[in-house]
Amino acid sequence: MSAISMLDELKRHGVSATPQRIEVATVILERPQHLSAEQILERLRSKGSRVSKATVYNTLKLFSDCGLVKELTVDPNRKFYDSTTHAHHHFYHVETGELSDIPEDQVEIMSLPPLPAGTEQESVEVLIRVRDCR
Amino acid sequence: MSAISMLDELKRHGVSATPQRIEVATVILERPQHLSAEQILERLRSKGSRVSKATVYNTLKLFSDCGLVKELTVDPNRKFYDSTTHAHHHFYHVETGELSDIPEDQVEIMSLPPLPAGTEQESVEVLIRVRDCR
DNA sequence: TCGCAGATGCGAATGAATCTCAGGAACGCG
DNA sequence: CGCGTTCCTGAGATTCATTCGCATCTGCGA
Repeated sequence: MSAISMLDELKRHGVSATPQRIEVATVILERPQHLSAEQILERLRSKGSRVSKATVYNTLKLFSDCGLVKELTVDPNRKFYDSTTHAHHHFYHVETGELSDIPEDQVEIMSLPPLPAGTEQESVEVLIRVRDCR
Repeated sequence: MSAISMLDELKRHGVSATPQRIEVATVILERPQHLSAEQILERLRSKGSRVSKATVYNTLKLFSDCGLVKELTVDPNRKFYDSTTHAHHHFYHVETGELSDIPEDQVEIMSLPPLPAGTEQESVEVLIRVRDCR
């Protein structure tokens, strides 16, 4: 994704564009992926950017609030930010901590249970934990 | 579950029984439920127990290592410990943070995707996020 | 009774995430 | 072009859950 389309993308979500936001967006939206705030910061730094850690966190929070990225709670130790925002499923490698997407059409859930009274469904997510074969 | 059977339960999992461990086990294994370490500590305190916070954490870690309880990573802010250890599914109320079980027979997953090369499946978990109806 | 292994509990350390706040840049308006 | 308002940034401090380090304690076997 180019810097230009990145700018449109930000606007489309009602986020005013700033250099730092564009930099963060470029890293995370570059391609479908799952990154922690720390990893994003590293990549920015290795690209020569000098954004502060706080700005990275603030920006990611902002992005996830307005639907640009999705927060994932899978690893007990940190959040991941997913550039694929529609509901989809994941493999989680318990040994390496790696996360990968499951192609949408490869999981079919047949029956869903009735929701607790007075609630509506927000999302359904399937997590498949895997480990290396022994 | 009585204190006696609790003791057996600990032994069965290769955990030597100590008063504190029995107290923690009594709270969490009492019935199927999801509690955070903090909630467990509260309950112990309100029962007049004087175990330290560190011991509660250490004990829960020990229990989950040996399969007595299951750690759940659902809420970004804390872990939950589940007294139901076999793989099963959950509702997560995003507003209240409440977790509840989905009866096993009410979700049917039809097709599972091929696992990444060289890996084997450890578990499949479905999480349904719900919120109050508007 | 002695000694040891294992358990306990306190405080300090860790690490992710958030908050504070002051300095700056961008923008609209006259 | 100048001014004030508003919003953004980033360094450090803070919070909060969790874990670690370590000195102390306990119970059991010899």
